[in-house]
Amino acid sequence: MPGACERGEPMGLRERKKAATRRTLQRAAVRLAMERGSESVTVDDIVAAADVSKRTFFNYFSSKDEAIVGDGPPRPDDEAREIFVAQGPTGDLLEDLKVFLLAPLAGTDSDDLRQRLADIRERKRLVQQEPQLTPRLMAAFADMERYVGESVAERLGEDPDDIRPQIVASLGITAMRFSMRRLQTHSAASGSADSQDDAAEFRALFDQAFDALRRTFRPAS
Amino acid sequence: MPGACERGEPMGLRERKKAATRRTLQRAAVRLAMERGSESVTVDDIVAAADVSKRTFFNYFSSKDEAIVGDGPPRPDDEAREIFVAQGPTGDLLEDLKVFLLAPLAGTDSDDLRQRLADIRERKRLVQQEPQLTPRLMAAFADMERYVGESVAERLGEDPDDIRPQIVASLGITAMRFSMRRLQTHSAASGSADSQDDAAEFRALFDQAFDALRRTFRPAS
DNA sequence: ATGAAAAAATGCGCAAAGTGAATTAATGCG
DNA sequence: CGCATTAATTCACTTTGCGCATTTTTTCAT
Repeated sequence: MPGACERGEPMGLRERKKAATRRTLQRAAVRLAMERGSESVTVDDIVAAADVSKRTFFNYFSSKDEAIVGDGPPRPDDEAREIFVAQGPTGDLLEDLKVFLLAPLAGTDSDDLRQRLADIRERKRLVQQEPQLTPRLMAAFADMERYVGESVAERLGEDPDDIRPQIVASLGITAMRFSMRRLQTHSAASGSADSQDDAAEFRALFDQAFDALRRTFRPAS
Repeated sequence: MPGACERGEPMGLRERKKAATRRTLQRAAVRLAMERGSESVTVDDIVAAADVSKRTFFNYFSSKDEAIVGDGPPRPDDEAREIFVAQGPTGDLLEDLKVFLLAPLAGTDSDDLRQRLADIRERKRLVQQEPQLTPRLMAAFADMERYVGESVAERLGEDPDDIRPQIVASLGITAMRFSMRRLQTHSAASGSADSQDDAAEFRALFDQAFDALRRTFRPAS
């Protein structure tokens, strides 16, 4: 969502530093929140830990909570959206939706992906530990849901305010949430769990969710 | 969600005043936000308009946004939940879910209902006018979704973390959101629109949403 | 009624959250 | 190198949110 790593560009020093700063802040925020509880962490604490000024913090995040809870799932880029809108790769709505939603995980190189999944894990652990954060997290998905809803509406040639696109989007997001939520739960025991497996596991969970959808749903008439 | 009008009790002076104060604050908040944009409204402005102290404001709302965006949909009470969990009135999942979600609208007398729907309308108009508020609004639904998900899980005898209850809950909430969202859009022109019609209209929208669900879904095997 | 108990509203004050504007430092590029 | 851009910092300031002691209002038992 930031001016992030669009299309595997080399990504100059400048952007790398930016990304680094952002991640440093986010990690400090999450770590401190895990240690003392998010309520008793101040922005000053976070910036002290990350060694930047308070103002810089607010250049990256518009609120303390945003830093702690994260930005929600990454958006599929325009290319993926176009494919999806044009009756996607297969023509089957659910299958194409799955591809669409997974698009952001497809391109990135595995180091980056590794990092991201690890961060997701960490944040989920935190949210589980502090349920008050759940609404914030849900809010982070709101944008995404709207985006998906609009894409579905366009694909189906319906109005975004119609009920069907909203239903479909809601289902896709639910699958995403489900997968992310499950990612955290287990592990921790198996210290050897290679992060490569994380990606595989995420995909597996996502597949499982979509299988359930397919079982529950009647194919669009 | 507040200690509101549980079980059509007479509701003494005390509670009535409390409710009045709350509503006054909320309305002032919404009105001002509509006029100048929510960003440029301060709590001081709100309390000035409502003629209470700032401290009182924070006794009712834990944040400015909470006053502006509202509390989300009202929760079904325990009685409705029990009925639903015990395979609801009809035994059909979707039908019973509909009844469950509409329960809070069933008991209240029409004056109260009238008010509530009017307020919902107003708030939705505001959110539409200021999309940045959407995430906040979604957050308000998060609690409800969890609650519904747990109820569904219990009814189905599954784990709340399983995918199916989450799917069903997500759909119910989507229907609710859809109905609330549509409520605002039209009218405004027909000044004569009796609020009694509002309730009817809301139910109609809700029915429409559930019809769509029924069409899209495969009955639980 | 009436006075004690309970709960709500208020005023004060402070720690923390956020923000605007000017300044300084670090990159990118010719 | 030197110039344009963009990021980071500093500083001063507004707003938020809440703890606490005090006052006002409502309730209720007698």
